[in-house]
Amino acid sequence: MTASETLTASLEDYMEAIFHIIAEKHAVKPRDIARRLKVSYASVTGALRSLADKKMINYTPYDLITLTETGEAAAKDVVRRHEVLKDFFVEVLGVRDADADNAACRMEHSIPKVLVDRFVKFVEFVETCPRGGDKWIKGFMYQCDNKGPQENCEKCISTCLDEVRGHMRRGGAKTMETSKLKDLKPGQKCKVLKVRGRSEANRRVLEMGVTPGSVIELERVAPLGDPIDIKVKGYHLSLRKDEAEGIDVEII
Amino acid sequence: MTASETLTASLEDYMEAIFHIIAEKHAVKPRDIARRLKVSYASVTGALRSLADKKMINYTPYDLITLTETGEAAAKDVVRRHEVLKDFFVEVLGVRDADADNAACRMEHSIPKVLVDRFVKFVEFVETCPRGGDKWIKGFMYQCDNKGPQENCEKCISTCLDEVRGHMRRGGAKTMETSKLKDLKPGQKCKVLKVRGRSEANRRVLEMGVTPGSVIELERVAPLGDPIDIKVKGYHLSLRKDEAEGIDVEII
DNA sequence: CATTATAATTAGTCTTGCCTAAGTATTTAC
DNA sequence: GTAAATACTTAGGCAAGACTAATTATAATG
Ligand SMILES: [Mn+2]
Ligand SMILES: [Mn+2]
Ligand SMILES: [Mn+2]
Ligand SMILES: [Mn+2]
Repeated sequence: MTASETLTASLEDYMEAIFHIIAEKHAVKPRDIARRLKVSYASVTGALRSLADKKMINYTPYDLITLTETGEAAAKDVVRRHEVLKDFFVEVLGVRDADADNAACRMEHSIPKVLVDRFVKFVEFVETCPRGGDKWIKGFMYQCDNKGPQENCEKCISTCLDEVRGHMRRGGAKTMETSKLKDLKPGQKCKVLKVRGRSEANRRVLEMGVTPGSVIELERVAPLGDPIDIKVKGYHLSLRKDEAEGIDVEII
Repeated sequence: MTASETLTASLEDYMEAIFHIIAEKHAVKPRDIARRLKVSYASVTGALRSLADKKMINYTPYDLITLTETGEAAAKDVVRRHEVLKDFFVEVLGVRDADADNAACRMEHSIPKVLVDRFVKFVEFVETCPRGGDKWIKGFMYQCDNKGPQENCEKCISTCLDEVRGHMRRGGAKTMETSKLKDLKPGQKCKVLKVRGRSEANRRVLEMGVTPGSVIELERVAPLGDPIDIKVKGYHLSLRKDEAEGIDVEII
């Protein structure tokens, strides 16, 4: 029982780095990790040994590095915390991408689970609530740039009035134009309306958090439309064509 | 030049503890710090030496501990980061007080200045913007409790309509009932409308961040109405009666 | 294939920050 | 005013996590 089951902030960063390198290069060597984290080779070797002790990676000297089952889960969890924080900083607080990324990677290690979930829900809420949304965040940005209470408050409110009226005329949040997930372009966001079918594929999709009401963002589509990379509740997810087929969405 | 000018997370926590103990007991002894941070006496002694090296505290063995000029500034800065984060977690995300406090005290050490400022502005925005505010946050809480998109969306929107109409009828954000700061009850929040006069006292107040548009919360009033403790932009501030006199506010 | 260049590991050092145990100072109690 | 209790410091140890320097393994090159 020499190994503890929780990772330190430093080791989490190593896991994160390994995860990302695997995602883009398939093979991981100490060199890549050292470059990415800006530490010496010696430090990497030390960290790798420590991670191997904790059963997070498969590591024998001079060999390729892979993640274990538990290691992959741990890495994904760190990445998620990073993404969730960054998302909030960029989408809601309007912080510059690089700053957000930096801050997220430092704060990701100390944020508890309850808060991660709240952040996810909050971003989702801001993006879907007819009282919040795009215009509302713009109002906040305006206030940030001009320090002091916003001058365009009236304009903002009348816009809100129009939008809210339109929303109610359409019958609340119930009726809206539905699209297929595959019709989205990379970068676009949508709200899930329905996940049709009850196949094994659909079950997996639902388990992953693609449930009615959740907001997902299309990250990229492979040349032939398969697979489709999306982000949902801070998780990256790769869907096969048939899995994406049965998902009805509303483009935001 | 044996001492560095930046504090580690651990030392920041010691500074925070010292600051709070001073605020409530006037004198600081290692015992108090050890109890508060749940560390051994030996650890406290070590930290105190380190902080003295860095010119943050005045410390000689067996003597009372006080903050230096720079130490007080550093301590206030940590406390502010803590408060700002906690405020957001409680007021906007609706996290339980103890959880929020815990998370804040772990994350406070890694949040950069730009983000702290953004958090302050965002909470202020949510609390003052007629499109945001109380009802809007309640909508979020509802969504949190019931996981899934909110059912009371229509009700929320019609409330919004009413509020926004009322707001416009009153002539936008311009005209509203003004009160004096001293009329507030502890716990109440208000938005600063005007800081009258240009005396030395007023200058100090403005410098501290009590500027038109900012949101302040009354923490407590001493028996004779002097001094008045308030919280503004994450800072705690103690105002004398004459300083509070010239501040016009709108109760939120 | 031998040589050189690069990558990786090992060995050893340093700092931070915690601990326990032991010794010293101060306070409290009688 | 001495004895006992409590508070505080010192000494020494340990783990994490970085580093440099030296050594060894692998890859590249002619
Ligand atoms: Mn990260
Ligand atoms: Mn990180
Ligand atoms: Mn704190
Ligand atoms: Mn802290």
